[in-house]
Amino acid sequence: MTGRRVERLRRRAKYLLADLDGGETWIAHLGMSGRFTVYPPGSNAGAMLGEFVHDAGLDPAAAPGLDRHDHVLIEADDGGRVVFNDHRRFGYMDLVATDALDASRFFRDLGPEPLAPPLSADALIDALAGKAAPVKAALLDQRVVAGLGNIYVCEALHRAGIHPRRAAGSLSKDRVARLAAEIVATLQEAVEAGGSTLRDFAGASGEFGYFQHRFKAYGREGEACARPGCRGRVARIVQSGRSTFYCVRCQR
DNA sequence: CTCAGCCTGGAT
DNA sequence: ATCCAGGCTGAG
Repeated sequence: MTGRRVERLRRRAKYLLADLDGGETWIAHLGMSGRFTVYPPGSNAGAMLGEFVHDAGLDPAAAPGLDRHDHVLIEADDGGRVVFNDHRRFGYMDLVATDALDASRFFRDLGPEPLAPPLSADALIDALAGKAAPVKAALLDQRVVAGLGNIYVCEALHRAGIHPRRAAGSLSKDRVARLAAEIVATLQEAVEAGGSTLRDFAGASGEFGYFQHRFKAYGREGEACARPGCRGRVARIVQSGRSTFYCVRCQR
């Protein structure tokens, strides 16, 4: 990528994209714990990282300003730096011809974006029709809707009053329409709150998200349901190997 | 479709 | 020591 110019930054599903001159796109996925941090030109941290960049023989653990899980450093010609840190190393990157992105293994099978434009009732009805899988598993499937993760699926199902084990194709159109609306509302509110910081999420300037304080179901095992008037409790079950949190009373 | 596995670290 | 974690993929 040396010498290339970033012409545009964008996102598709959970992938971050940087279109470069020369017709290629740098694609990055944060996995579970990946994190980009931007150090503006002249910041001290950036200067220390620069010493490391120019002295590749250093032991990373001994490099000043470098964390042991910093894996990728990008230096811009204005002195700004971007660091990719990922302690679990589930994140990954690739360089793909921009006009081949849609056909790439990353994008090929992705479903519609949930926010741009807002997921419609009809689109979700179509996507879930005939599916025997639990609705929780269906929503985590990126082929159905692109970009939903475990937290936001739990939250959207709670808000829609839908039991996570319900077969996706067995829900009435009205209930799926409600679900589509709650998915959109949940994501919009989460974005507005800067995302959810559980342990290591942070924005590119190091800022935390605050949506975790508004979780109604996720991580609330044993607590009283947050829905006004509901006397149920939040239970935790495992579906597709992942934790699901739901209210045993108001989610049906 | 479900699940183990990919990694490391934090909480219990 | 054991379980858990925001995701994805290949294998069964």
